[in-house]
Amino acid sequence: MFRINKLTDYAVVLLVDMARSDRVRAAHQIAADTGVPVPTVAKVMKALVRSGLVRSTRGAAGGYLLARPAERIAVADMIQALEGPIALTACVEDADETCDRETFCPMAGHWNRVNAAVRRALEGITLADMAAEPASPHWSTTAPASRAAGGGEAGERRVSMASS
Amino acid sequence: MFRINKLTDYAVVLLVDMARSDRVRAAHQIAADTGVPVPTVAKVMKALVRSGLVRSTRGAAGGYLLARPAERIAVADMIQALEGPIALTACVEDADETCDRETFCPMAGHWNRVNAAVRRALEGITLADMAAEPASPHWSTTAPASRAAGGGEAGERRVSMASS
DNA sequence: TCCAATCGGGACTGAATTGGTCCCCTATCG
DNA sequence: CGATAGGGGACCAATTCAGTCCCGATTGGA
Repeated sequence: MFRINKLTDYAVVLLVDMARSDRVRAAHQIAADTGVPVPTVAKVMKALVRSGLVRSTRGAAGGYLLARPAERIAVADMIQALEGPIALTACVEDADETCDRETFCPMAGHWNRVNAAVRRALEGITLADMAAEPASPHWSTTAPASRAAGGGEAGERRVSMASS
Repeated sequence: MFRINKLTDYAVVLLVDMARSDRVRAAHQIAADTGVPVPTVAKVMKALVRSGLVRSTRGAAGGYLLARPAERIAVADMIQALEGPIALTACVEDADETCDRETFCPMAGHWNRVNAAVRRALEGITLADMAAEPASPHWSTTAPASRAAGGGEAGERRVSMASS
């Protein structure tokens, strides 16, 4: 289903929460605010700190804070923080080892174009956008309406694989 | 790492191969041409047929053929054929049940914007683009050897992703 | 000077998903 | 009527993911 990890999902939730209240808060506080289990918050925060999106203060009265204003944190940054470089396939440019089967890459660098397109799309949306209070209580905006609209378009929550 | 399934990767390989030689070919022939194991080709093809990207002919002398010209098959179509609707999170529009924890969706429909952006990016690239002979790939175009027999296999196209 | 509060880095385990194979049925051609 | 080819799952092994926990390092305050 082409989805991000649940941990990444958590990361976004946490970041949104941090963007809304920019105070230094400890992991357990953020956990209490968001409903995400404390150990999970800690785990996600480690990744966010490592990737430079969040600043941490250690010791008593320590906690976490956004490293940059929310406008300068893109969705791409969040995903990359948790899942590494954005690449739909393992076949990316810096693959020093050629694919084991030559016949596999007759499309060679074509995936890179796809990766770039996706990355660009994800760089165009920021944490500030995600943290913005939704205009309507429920979702009503966004009418994608490009293609696929006819009937499909809908995954159930917890959508599983196509077949089952 | 935000990647597609391996089966989807195979699907693209298979489709590219079909786009380049538009003859009706049996699964085992396509398998021989691409190096993908026969049962896997069969499995992928089933999904492609079900989603309407590929036409199949049964019976003796049967086989597969693209249902549309490659220019009208988008990368988004291929991904959706194998993985269902494109949505980065399970939290999509038609989720009739609110997320189990209210605090989880303070961003409400913001993910939809992201999903739409990604989908649009993937709709902008077609199978024809992927099938185009690469101008300057990294790996000098290797001759289409029919399956590296050796049995080595060891499928290690894995590249980054180990970072986290 | 200690102690308590917090973060940092992994290790570890159970569960879920994926990948790949196989079996049997149906359809078509010669 | 037999051989060839796809259709639809069922099935198991392997990989990956999610979540928890432990211990060391750091800091502020009593």
